[in-house]
Amino acid sequence: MKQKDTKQNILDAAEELFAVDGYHGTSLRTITKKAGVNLASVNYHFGSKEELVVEVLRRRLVPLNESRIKKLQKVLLDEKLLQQPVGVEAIMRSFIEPTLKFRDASPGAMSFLSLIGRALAEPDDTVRKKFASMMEPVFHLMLEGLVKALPGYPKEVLFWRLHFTIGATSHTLRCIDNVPMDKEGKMGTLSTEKLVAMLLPFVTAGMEAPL
Amino acid sequence: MKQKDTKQNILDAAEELFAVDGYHGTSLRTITKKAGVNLASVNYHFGSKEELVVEVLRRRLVPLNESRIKKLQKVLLDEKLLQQPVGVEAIMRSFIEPTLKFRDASPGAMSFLSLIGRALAEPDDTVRKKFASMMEPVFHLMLEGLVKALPGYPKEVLFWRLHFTIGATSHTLRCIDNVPMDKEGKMGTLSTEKLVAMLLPFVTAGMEAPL
DNA sequence: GTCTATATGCCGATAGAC
DNA sequence: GTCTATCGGCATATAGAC
Repeated sequence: MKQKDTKQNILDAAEELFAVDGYHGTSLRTITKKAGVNLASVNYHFGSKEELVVEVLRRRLVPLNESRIKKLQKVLLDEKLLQQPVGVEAIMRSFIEPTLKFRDASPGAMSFLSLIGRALAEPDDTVRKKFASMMEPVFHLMLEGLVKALPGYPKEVLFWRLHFTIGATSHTLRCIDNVPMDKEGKMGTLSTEKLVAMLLPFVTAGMEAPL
Repeated sequence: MKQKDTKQNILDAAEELFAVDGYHGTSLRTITKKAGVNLASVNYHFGSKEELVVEVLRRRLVPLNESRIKKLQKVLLDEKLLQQPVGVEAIMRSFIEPTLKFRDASPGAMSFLSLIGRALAEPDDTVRKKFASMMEPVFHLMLEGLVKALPGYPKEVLFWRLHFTIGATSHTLRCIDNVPMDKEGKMGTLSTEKLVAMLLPFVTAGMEAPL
């Protein structure tokens, strides 16, 4: 059972460090030192630094996205059964709320939230594209729902508004424990629940903005 | 006049490379090679890589922010003279529109837009904080205007909504020529003007969302 | 002011003992 | 599976010739 511990320790350490310093800014030496394992073990267990970061992303992102998709499909199904138009807020909630529950569920998730916030901004092509491909099914389903929820809105407009939503969300996750640009009074940290209560009306209203 | 050319060439090359590969992902070797100058000249003219990136940011950000502030002050002044409440859209426009005009004005600005989009997401503390300090006066003035434009809205709410606006904007700038996550059809590049026409209603509606 | 040459150190990755 | 030792390369920064 030593193998599993080693792999797990590496993933945990890498998750935290990538979240803070980014992919390029984190070295395998720092990761293995923090994990208390040997430098060579990363290459043994994962093959390369790149495959490691992909695994760090996948470990939490796949279940999270499954939860998002499940919630979204339920929303879209309810709409069909009740014969009423889909609520935009319900769709946006199905994207944002699982993030909150996900955080409460696992202990190391806080830094992972920063990490997924950072992943989209990562300059490295391979990492960003891998991340994008993991997120693609969620966005596709959301866009589909939004097209139904907002008839008369061109799909291109909804696509860009979804794009803005992703930007607002990922920026928030990235800065979740370090909000910059507060000269007076320091806004400090907000509980994730309150933060969703802030974010949800903003993106919903933005999505429903008149053409 | 050789000095000025060398400095200028370094700044131009660095701007473009930082925009694409980020701060950590760009080496002084790559910069000096692209600029056609000697490796040592960066340290001679700027002192260090860090001071170089700060100068790259400052060169364009200071005039851009002056333009933003000027526009914003005009909006706030008009409101005083005309005795009418400030329009939220006008405030948001004063932030977003100068970016567009700035792009049309200077040739290398396209990559700079990606760069300022990336600067906020940069893991490096020093770079990000320097950038934040350059942006602070703009955000302070915007928040001031928004408090007046939206009486009854708690300042904390407006602060966070401004934060979301920054996220949406910077994410868009970062991806301005490389929009990800488009499975079908490829949304392709949008002209900056059209992009502002998309972004402005979104953030305005988000800012005015009911409590 | 601009160059070459180099100091010094960390990087990711691997070979080979155990 | 895990270790030590090390390879080859590139990083930033500087010293000193011109």
